[in-house]
Amino acid sequence: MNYVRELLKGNIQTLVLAVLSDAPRHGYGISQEIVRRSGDALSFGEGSIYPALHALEREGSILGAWETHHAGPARKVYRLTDQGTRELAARKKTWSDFARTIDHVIGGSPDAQPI
Amino acid sequence: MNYVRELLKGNIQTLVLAVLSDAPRHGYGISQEIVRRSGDALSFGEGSIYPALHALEREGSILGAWETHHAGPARKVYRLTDQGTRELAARKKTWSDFARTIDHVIGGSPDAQPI
DNA sequence: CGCATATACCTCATATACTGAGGTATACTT
DNA sequence: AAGTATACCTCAGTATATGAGGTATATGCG
Repeated sequence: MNYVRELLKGNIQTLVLAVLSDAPRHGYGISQEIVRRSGDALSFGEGSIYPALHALEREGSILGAWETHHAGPARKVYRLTDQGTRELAARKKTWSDFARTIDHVIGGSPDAQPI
Repeated sequence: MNYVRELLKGNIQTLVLAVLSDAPRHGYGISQEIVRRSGDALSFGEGSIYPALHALEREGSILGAWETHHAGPARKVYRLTDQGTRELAARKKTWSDFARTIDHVIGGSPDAQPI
């Protein structure tokens, strides 16, 4: 039924890295930016975004810093590390190759030989 | 690390339907055809393909028939039903929309407004 | 002041889908 | 007789996202 949910798997971290490659942002803001950029097509809850950020930070792709000099609750602002920049490039390529492959397979293959 | 594994999630059934839209095939053959069409980029084990076929048959998208008049063990040959044809069209559209959205979000957005 | 709302962080039980290993069986080749 | 290829199946384990729950700060409204 809802396969978009499944299609999304493996993409959250890539989307986060892509958003952070433009400017540092905090978790809540990253989540909103993904919704905005996707024209409301994509969105994940905080139960998805925060664990993803923690994993990316643990891997060294992003670095978080608490920011308290502003109105409202404290924010943890993340920015891409050099390693994160490389990771993003690798993930973009992986996605691109993957998407092209799926397109090719479901697009049909006129030379297909039935068994 | 291996996010292709995760990217693949949600796509197995679509790939199966796409392969069957060209010609009826049995499970083992569908699996091989996906490997062939993808140029070895995609493959899943039998633990993935058979449950997927059972789910598609349960949903009425495909119909299986045992075939015993051939050399080797019995095969269950599946063909697309009319419902399966519609299901495939819907899944192709979902995939296409999804892929375009991901491309857009990770491709960057020059008008992005930092918070 | 009290209350709702928006912001902002976090965790964890649950659902789901794929993996990988195991099992059974037929037919052909060496 | 043994090995290989074919062909089906199931199930425990793994990984990931979901959704609900919790905590807390600041602002706007009556």
